[in-house]
Amino acid sequence: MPDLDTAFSALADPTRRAILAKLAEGEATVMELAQPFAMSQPAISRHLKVLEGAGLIVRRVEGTRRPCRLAPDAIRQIDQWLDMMRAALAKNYDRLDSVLAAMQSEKEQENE
Amino acid sequence: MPDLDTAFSALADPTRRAILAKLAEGEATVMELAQPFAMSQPAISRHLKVLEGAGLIVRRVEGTRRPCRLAPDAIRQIDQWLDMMRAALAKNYDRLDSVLAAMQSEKEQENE
DNA sequence: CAGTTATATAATAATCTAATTATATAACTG
DNA sequence: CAGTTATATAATTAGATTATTATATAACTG
Repeated sequence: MPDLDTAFSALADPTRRAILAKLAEGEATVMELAQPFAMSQPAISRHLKVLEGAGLIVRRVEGTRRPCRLAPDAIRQIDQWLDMMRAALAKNYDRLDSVLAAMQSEKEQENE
Repeated sequence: MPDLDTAFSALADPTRRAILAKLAEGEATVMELAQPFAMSQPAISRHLKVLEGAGLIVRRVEGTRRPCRLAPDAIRQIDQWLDMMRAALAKNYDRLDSVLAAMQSEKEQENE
């Protein structure tokens, strides 16, 4: 799954997650997104390109601005992958539970 | 949130996700995990170290083996972060909905 | 049209990552 | 104990990533 590669590695950067958090409040232009960071505008442009490449944001053209907003695609993909993990964890947890239960009942037999 | 950095970047690698998928079937030793990959054992050891550092797996010592299994911690953290995104997406979706509804009712007024 | 604003791209340097091979360690096995 | 097995660590190298500055582009503004 090459898309998950891109999505997860896009999310691995704190600046990019901060950008997404900002976009969670709604659409924003590149300058608006760049403003809170102690980082050059080209650096932010590059981060946005990465986020766009990962399907995490989309952009429209509005005169000289490129307002960005969140896109649901990549998040959905990640969710699907995590579902698999959650299921596995639940299963393993149940297994652990039954092991513990078995140990407990052995112990109880000892004590009889 | 430095832990999310580590967790997401651990998940950005397809070999590591494959290892996690294997571990979803249950505990496995380093050799068992390395076997399906066309990759040296030290490379796998390093990947496991990354996964452990991210809190995605835990290891026990069993003689000369180090069986690994999934740990729920990092997944939980990622879930929390995604919850925030999901909420924002839902909110933005609602907002879009209401914009569309407004556009629709303007149009209807035109047609009267 | 000249100047400014919003954004993108390119060149470059610094840092990080992931793989390999070689080697170390420590536990099993005969 | 000697040899083997399971795993880890180190040195090295190749490639990717991130930031910077300088510059390009294209749309607004007076």
